[in-house]
Amino acid sequence: MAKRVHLNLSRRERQIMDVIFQRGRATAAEVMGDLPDPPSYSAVRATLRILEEKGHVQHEQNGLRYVFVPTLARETAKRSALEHLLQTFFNGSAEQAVAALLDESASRPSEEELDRLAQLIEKARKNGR
Amino acid sequence: MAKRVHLNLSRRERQIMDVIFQRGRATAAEVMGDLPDPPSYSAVRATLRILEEKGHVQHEQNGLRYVFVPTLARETAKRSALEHLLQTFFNGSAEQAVAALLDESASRPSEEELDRLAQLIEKARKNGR
DNA sequence: AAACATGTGCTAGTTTTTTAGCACCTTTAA
DNA sequence: TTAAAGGTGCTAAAAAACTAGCACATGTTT
Repeated sequence: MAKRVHLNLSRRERQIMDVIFQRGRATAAEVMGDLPDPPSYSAVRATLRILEEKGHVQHEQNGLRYVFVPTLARETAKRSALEHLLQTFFNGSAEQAVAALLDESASRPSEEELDRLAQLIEKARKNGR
Repeated sequence: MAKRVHLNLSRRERQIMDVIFQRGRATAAEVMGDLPDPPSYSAVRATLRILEEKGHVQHEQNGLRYVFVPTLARETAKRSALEHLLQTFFNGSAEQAVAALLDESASRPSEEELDRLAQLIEKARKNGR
């Protein structure tokens, strides 16, 4: 089972990782902008430094500033988070999760999406066989 | 937008809430048993007390012991968590999330599940119209 | 009814997190 | 070439989280 690294993050660290995953890459200022109850710029940078020490992000230099990028592939983090959610709220059942997604008003899929989803299911059926 | 309460929990608090949501209801001992790197029993109880003060759980008395139950309906918490995951990793797209679910080896749906999923999609199609 | 097992309530100490601020560096513009 | 703007590194202090342990209550067993 993949290690659920995100379970070992402090509150701020987790919030910051969420922002970075969401944006894909972010500067300290961007992170700060997306943070709930944002602390000082300085505090954000300090936490980013800690996250880097712990190996959760890396930075690339872009001119003067640092752009932070997750170390763990987005894909891996995604799976890990999804799996955790499944275990926590859906009793491990993908079906229940999909049902909830279809029902989610904020994200209710369009006609076209539904078409594509139906195709995905067909495909899954073939692969599973 | 629903308040993402879980974003404001400390690491342990969040871990504990996960256990409680997963089990539906749990005693301090059960919580402790499911916790990664479990601390002392006393520490678990103290954190539960804090969670209760903050309004995230309630306890019912079962004989001598307390059984802790989430305050927020499981349903609500579920939606909130799902939505957050969607925003963080799937760019808000339910479709992408479903695709990932179908692909998730740990939870890959069975034939029967796929059938039911196809039905769910049909149903969503009708409702959306 | 005494001893024991199993709980909770509380308090105080330690550790970790979170934060702000200052010193310094680099680029840009005057 | 100097000053200003916009970055980073680092440190120390405040706040929050985490923990252990003791006192007390309630059941349970002998």
